[in-house]
Amino acid sequence: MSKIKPEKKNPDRPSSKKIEPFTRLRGMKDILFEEYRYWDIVLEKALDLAKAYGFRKIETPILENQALYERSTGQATDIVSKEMYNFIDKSGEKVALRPEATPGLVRSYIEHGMFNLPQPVRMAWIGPLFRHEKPQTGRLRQFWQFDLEMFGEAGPVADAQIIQIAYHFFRELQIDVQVQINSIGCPDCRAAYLEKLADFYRERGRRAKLCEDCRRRFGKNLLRLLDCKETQCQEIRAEAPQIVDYLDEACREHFIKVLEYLDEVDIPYNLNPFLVRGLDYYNRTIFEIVSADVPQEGEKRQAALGGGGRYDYLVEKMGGRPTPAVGFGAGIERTILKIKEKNIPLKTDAGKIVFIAQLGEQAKRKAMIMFEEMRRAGYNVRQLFVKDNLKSQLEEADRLGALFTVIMGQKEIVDGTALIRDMESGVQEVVDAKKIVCEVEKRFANNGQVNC
RNA sequence: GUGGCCAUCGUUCAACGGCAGGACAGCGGGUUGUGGUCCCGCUAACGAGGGUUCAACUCCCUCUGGCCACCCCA
Repeated sequence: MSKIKPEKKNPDRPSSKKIEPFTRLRGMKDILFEEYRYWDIVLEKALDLAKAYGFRKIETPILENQALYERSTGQATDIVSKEMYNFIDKSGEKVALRPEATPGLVRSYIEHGMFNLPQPVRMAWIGPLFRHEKPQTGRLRQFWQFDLEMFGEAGPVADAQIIQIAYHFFRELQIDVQVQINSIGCPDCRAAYLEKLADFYRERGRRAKLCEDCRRRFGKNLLRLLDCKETQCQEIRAEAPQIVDYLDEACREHFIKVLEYLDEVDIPYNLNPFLVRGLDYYNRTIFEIVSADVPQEGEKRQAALGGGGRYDYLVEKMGGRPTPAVGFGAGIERTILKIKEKNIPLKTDAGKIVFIAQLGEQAKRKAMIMFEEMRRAGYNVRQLFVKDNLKSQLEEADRLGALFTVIMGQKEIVDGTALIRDMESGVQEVVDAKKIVCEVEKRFANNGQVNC
């Protein structure tokens, strides 16, 4: 009765033209049913951890002022200069799809006067970001990130805690990760270091021996030379001065404390003097979470699963009062990719399922009532009332892994009974329809303790 | 953004310059009040456009998309 076959020919249009269906935009993904099972466990873990460490959820608009990112992330970064989805809206406003979470969160902190809240303010955030890159596995144009930000705390515990959560996030999802950590000091010590570094490369014609990219980067972003993958650059780099040796007293002490706290709570880390991050606003602690099961010797830098650091000057730069801050972001899709790689078992299903099947109009009505009754009583009850034949309904019950199926038919209506079928053994029993909830309960309890 | 590889039913894997085939899934039937096994059947694809050719899914070009490396990043 409910089967509608689509017309082969639509009389409203000339039959010669074939309609091309739409497809997704490049680098965009649909998350379908099976895939969503992974999202469930990842998002749940993220939220649980955030809550446990006192971070509260916040959401910000996907669309923001383009200038917000230009000023925070930095005009010079690739993210802003070549990857941003920006356009002029109908009112002439220059807007951008957010390529990064932190700027919006900083904006929100300032705009809502959150410096008036008890400090630190700890935010948890999950949402989609947009970057117009050439897509690849684990690099999408729309991708999701789990972010934590802590505002108003300058002490090294804040850094350590953020790293601790980041680490636990992956570990508790059974992904083997490494924490790469470094300190890039404050603007003062970094400036002194950069001079040393520039001198180093200028000496002995080292600069000329660099790869093409690095020679170009030399004037633009000196720190970037440190994480070049080319062997010739890495050979030179091995003798380069390291920033940790140029940190001033305060920065050095801060960094040491961060490491000590991490030791205290058994978070393993790798000091990586060459770690640099792509965003302009970081100072002092920076870190990256990388997958540990990719061979390290190849000297190839793996795609990071997450990363973050301290940004004590950003809030002020964005028009707020001086406020220290630390944060981190984890890529949801990359995390899920890792989970799939490792064949980590998904959560086993919700548990004890009862299915309610019906035959005939009157039985259907009765079954609908029973369903509501059982659902409200907290049972894991399923149905397929849109199908009228028993075969389809039992098939569905089987697919769902129901332990029992309650069957209501014309005969049962007349007798005031219901049939309970044990899906494993196929054994069926007739019970009083009025006691159906209790009868199901009794079978779930499996020990006859329940009296109907 | 640069360079390279690739593109067949929903999924996965075949084949061929001349009829596109299997497996899985889906749907229907064997069993019109009974699922899981089995058997039978059906549905369903050459990413798009152009060119070469008697003939193109196959060869060539363009586009689109995917993948890999780089830039960069999550």
